[in-house]
Amino acid sequence: MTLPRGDKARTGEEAFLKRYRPEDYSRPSVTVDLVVLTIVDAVLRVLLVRRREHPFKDAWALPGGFVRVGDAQRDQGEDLDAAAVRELAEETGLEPGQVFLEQLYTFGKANRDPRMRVITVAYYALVRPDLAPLVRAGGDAADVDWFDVGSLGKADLAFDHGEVIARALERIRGKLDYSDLAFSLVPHTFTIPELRSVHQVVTGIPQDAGNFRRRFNRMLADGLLVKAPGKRITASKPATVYRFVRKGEEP
Amino acid sequence: MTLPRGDKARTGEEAFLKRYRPEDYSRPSVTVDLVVLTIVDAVLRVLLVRRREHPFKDAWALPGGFVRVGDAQRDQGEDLDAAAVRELAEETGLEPGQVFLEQLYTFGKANRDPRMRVITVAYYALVRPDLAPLVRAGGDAADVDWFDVGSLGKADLAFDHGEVIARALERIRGKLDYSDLAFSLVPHTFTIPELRSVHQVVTGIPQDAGNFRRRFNRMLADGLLVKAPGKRITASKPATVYRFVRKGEEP
DNA sequence: TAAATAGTGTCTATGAGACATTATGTA
DNA sequence: TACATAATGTCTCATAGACACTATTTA
Repeated sequence: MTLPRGDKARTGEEAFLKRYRPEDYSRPSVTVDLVVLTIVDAVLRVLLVRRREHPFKDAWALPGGFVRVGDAQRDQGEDLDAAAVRELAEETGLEPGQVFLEQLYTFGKANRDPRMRVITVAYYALVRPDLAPLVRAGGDAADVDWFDVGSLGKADLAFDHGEVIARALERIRGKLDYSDLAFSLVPHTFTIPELRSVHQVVTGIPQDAGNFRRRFNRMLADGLLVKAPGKRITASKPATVYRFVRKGEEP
Repeated sequence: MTLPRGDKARTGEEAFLKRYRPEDYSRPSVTVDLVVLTIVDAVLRVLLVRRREHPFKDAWALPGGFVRVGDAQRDQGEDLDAAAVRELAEETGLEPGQVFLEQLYTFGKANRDPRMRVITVAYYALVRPDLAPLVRAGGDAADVDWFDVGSLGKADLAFDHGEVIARALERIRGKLDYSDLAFSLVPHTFTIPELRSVHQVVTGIPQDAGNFRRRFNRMLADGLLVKAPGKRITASKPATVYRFVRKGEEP
């Protein structure tokens, strides 16, 4: 079963493209919205910004904005992922590499924005707790803040952003056990109890200290973790500090 | 920490909406593309259609089309999911309820379509093998066909559709073990060896017959499966026929 | 009765969960 | 030294993987 790519058939494609009129089709607006999460004081928090304009003026909303699509065949604008990275930088000052960023889901019900048809591609980002305090410095403190996801009612948020957050939580809860996500929610160096706390805060399920440590030790044996210098200030025995080693990386 | 939804602040929202001009922002085209999968003759197959127009004229591509977005605030068009359902019906004649359909991922690199900026929201659908033969009847037989996913080179396909298919495969392989997906790839009634074959065809990993049966028997004990009437035509001992019971459903 | 496949049983290794116990650093 | 928490160890149970063996239906 061969698939003729049809190189011959492409004759005339250039001419076709010149004739093509994008205006012949009506088009929606497309935005990127970000669910930026962190853990501070053992609470899972999401970054929200207060809207300055209608609709939902003065309500809290996810940071986000329009995808730049250019205005010609020669300039088609920015990649979707690039738009997410740009919005993240604009709204938080965080660079990719500092945070985990992944596409989440695309929300496209009609009338989710009363102005016009808007389809939003949601991304979620995980921010280490030591970087979280830097975020507010970027914007006006009154207009951007971290909120406890546990005490957010869906009705509190603009648009369908409550749904978006709910889906982000579902995603990270599902991936936490079999992925590296948890390492994006602790400082660059961390202790086993700290990592255990991340699991408890995200899932809400208490983790047995001993059993958690056992799983952790397997990662250590696999070389995914190495001991790191430094110790925590504590009123009792301080825990050993570790550092995560990405696959293929050398310690 | 309370979130003032700002009902007072919404005063003036109506007036604002009237003044709003969507044309002030440039907008991309948005399409829905479908990765329609089935298993026939122990081969995982994807439905492709031959393009009649430039670009990629005569190349094979995923079925899909533009999302209807309406042209006014009062008519914002169809939901994204509805667009997927509509395209599925148009291109295959299949109705929701007959197939499993789920959003996959949104592809939005610049220049993925040479005509203009197009962002596509990909969905994937799983079709039972007994329904698969009906699909071609809908379209022109020369222009729509099922292709073995194992012998598709990415370069054979229009746009970035090779990538889209690859991601769909990744998704179903990841979900097969801990979800009900497999039941969407067998007929309404099925045998244990048939179900085992689905796993082998999708993952490419051989499954021990005895161990597979053991897991299956747990589902039986949990009431997720019931025996069904009928038997297969076979040259040796015919297997017991079962039927899947969705959660909450009565057998 | 032979061939082929359905279906059962067994042994071992591994990991999860519950929980008791020991070790160690700080105030 | 007392306290708090880190760290280790042990028991049981559920499940996965490998594989031998039995049962049943058809040609």
